[in-house]
Amino acid sequence: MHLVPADRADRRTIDGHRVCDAIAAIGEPGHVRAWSDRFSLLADPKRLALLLALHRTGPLAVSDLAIATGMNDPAVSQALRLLRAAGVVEGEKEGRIVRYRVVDGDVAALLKHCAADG
Amino acid sequence: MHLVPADRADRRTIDGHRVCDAIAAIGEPGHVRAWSDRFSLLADPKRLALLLALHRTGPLAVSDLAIATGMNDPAVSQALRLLRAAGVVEGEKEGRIVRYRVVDGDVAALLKHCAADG
DNA sequence: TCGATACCTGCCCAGATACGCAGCTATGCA
DNA sequence: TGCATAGCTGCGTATCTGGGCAGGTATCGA
Repeated sequence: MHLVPADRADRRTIDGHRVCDAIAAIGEPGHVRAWSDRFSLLADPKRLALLLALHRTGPLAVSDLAIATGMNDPAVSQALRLLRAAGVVEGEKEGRIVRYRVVDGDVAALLKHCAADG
Repeated sequence: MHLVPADRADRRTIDGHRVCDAIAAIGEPGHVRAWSDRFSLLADPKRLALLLALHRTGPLAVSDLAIATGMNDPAVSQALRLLRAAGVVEGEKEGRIVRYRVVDGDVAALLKHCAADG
């Protein structure tokens, strides 16, 4: 099990075999990146508040979200655009009203986890 | 149930009662902030890689972490300082070697969750 | 005692990001 | 047709943060 890439194979290790275990534990860079990106979306208090409201209350309109969170409309809209681009939420148009809801299962699980101890 | 704060009670709502539900769903601002801060720590690919390695492999030395992740020593040290200040990891000194491990239960649960589908 | 190693810290810079404002489009109602 | 509302977008700014470099401290081996 020599998982250490060639460009750093000459560096001295403390626990050689544990380094290989660690590399295996980290897994694919793309996978790690996907999760860190997901966590980034939850790392902002305003966005997290929006997602908690959507997750626990269900479909909500933009201006209602603005009132509930104390944000102004453009801020809510911009946050939802980010979340929509990431595939976390989806909006359903009904006349001039758009109601958003959480559609990403992984994020929903994280939100449930974070609401469990509240 | 009039949970809407006075400073925005005059704004028009789409679904009035749902706004109150949403405010209740969001919960205390401090609680939301605590979780967004926690997610921030996992939002960086390098830090997440370090935490995954520590969580799944166990105690690891700084230079071994540097080799496993491809980071240089100061970068690893600085990331660990951040995580240590947040109470996520702890280091145990053994001679001139310091081995770190994850000590925060909430973060460990998130890491397990994120390793489950990998 | 001398050198090498393991780790930490302080600085500066480039890149990313959230916020606020002004303005735009589209829908519904009178 | 005129007007108010719901939502979206672009721009400029202030702020934060990760990354690299140089240098410092402590421990181990010769």
